[in-house]
Amino acid sequence: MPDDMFATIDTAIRETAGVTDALLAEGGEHADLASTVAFSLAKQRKQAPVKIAQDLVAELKKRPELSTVTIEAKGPYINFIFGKAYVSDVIRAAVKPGYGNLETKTQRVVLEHTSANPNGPLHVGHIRNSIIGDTLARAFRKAGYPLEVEYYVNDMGRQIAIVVWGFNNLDSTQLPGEKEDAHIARIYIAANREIEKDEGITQQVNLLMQRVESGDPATVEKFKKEVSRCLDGFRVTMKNLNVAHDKFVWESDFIRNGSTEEIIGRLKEKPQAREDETLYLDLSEFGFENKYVIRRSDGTSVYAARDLAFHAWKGKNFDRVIDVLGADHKLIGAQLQCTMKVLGEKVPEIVFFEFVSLPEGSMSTRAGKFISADDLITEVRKRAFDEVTVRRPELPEDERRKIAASVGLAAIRYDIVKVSPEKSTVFDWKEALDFERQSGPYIQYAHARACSILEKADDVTECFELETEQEIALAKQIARFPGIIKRVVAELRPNLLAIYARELADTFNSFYHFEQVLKSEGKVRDRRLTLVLAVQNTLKEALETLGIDAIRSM
RNA sequence: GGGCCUGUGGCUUAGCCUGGACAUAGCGCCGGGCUUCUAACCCGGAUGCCGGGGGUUCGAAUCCCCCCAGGCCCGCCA
Repeated sequence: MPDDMFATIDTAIRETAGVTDALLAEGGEHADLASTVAFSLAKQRKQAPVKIAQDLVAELKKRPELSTVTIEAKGPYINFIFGKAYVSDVIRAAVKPGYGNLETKTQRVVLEHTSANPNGPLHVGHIRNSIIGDTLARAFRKAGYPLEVEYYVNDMGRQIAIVVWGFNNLDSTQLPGEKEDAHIARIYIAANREIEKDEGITQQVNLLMQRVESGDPATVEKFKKEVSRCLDGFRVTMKNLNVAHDKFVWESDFIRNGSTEEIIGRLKEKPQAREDETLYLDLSEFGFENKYVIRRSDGTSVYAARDLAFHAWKGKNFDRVIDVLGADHKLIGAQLQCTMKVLGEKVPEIVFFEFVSLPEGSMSTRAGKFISADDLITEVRKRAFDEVTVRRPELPEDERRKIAASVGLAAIRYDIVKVSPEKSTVFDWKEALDFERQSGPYIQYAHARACSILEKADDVTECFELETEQEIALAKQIARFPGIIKRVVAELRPNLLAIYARELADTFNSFYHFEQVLKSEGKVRDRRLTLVLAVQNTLKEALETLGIDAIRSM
């Protein structure tokens, strides 16, 4: 609903009842908005809530600014139902391209997501990060924010050193047709097996890490080569998932440009700094009991130090810094935020998501226990192609493949984004391959159905005067969209959009089965076609914000 | 041992931050609907001590405390 409507009613209640909080909220099935202010006034006025509600309604009805709103007392509740003029305005806005776009902002936002270690392919856990992040990114752009999306490339960690050791010491020939990231995983897994057998290898790995930090050209080159190859693999996977980054930022750059040393220097001056063999921060005054190590005894920096430099850099270039991270990063994320505050730097906001596990236990790249995103994409597309072939046998094969790719993508993205990030999940093939209710394809189908009607209608004479209960219900569902976008970016909860899109599809499907569009005549036909156009446009905008193709036929 | 997250019909899940009108939907189950705009659909039905126990409140799935269960974290890894 438009904010001004909320604000108008909110103010009216506060003035009429003489309260500071109108207790105004969405009225669900009862009303567009409802207030429970009568409850809270009962004690003070020594009157029954029902009586207070009745009295307030009588007063509110006198206000000219509420003349188009139906106001009624239902027991102690005060219900507000918007008039037809409101519904007309909504549809008028919703038929225009870009419906749901909010006003342009000047606040610059940087969003980091995925940032998986380049030691093996993206698996179904990593892409939860990608999909949450990419959906947030799309929502931020829709909400009018200038946005940069970054991938932080961890190119100098122990895992990468292990990969490089493997390429140096093991048979590392790439198999025919083997994707780069899968190749790297194979060598990484094999190298880890060798390390388990021979502890001496760890020394060689440490040596590699020291060399890369000191900038030894040959070692740096080797690290860069394998990391780049892995990222090439990631790019293919992410493209298939409709996930995009504006910039890949390399961790090692923050060593080479001196900013890590600079941050370490500043940290040394802080009262929380402690130096013995290592340099670490004592953050116990903020509730962190463990040491926050910044530099190893051999003089090399740790991930935390480079991460601080990276975030300081982001804070200088952007007004709002957001990271999407797995729940295993909660502690270090909180320590990072705390340290940034100590340094007087901008504190990043962090969206955490809980783990995706397999029925047999948690995933592990090192142990080779994971389902890769590439395998998931292949399977889902195959299943989608079979489905399309059954439903549309008359279409040429390349057409069916195209639809299957879009349907498969929708199934994967929706399946992941619909769940609240704070919920841990167990990967389930049956659910991933389900194209029915509460799925991405279900919403695509509703959109394609609307497109089909519009196609057959030839011309649409716009008419915004809605009448029936089904029409009004659908229009009010459409009206919620801009508010949903606003909430997604304010609360950093992309699943709200997923739920909304499904509810809009539900409402449209009901409308479709109860109200004839093409077969009605005159004004009725005009207004219903206009409504279908509004739904189609809103579904399209919502799907695209979810990173799902709004295909016109399926 | 400590910290964080989660616990809602057989299964999955919304709502929880910002307390309010019969707790949201899907899968599965039972029954109905394709000579009708795309049935990847729609309509109806059964299924809930909202993990357990206390507390705050006129009112608690929602806020507070305790307990139980599961996940994650507590490294000179990232």
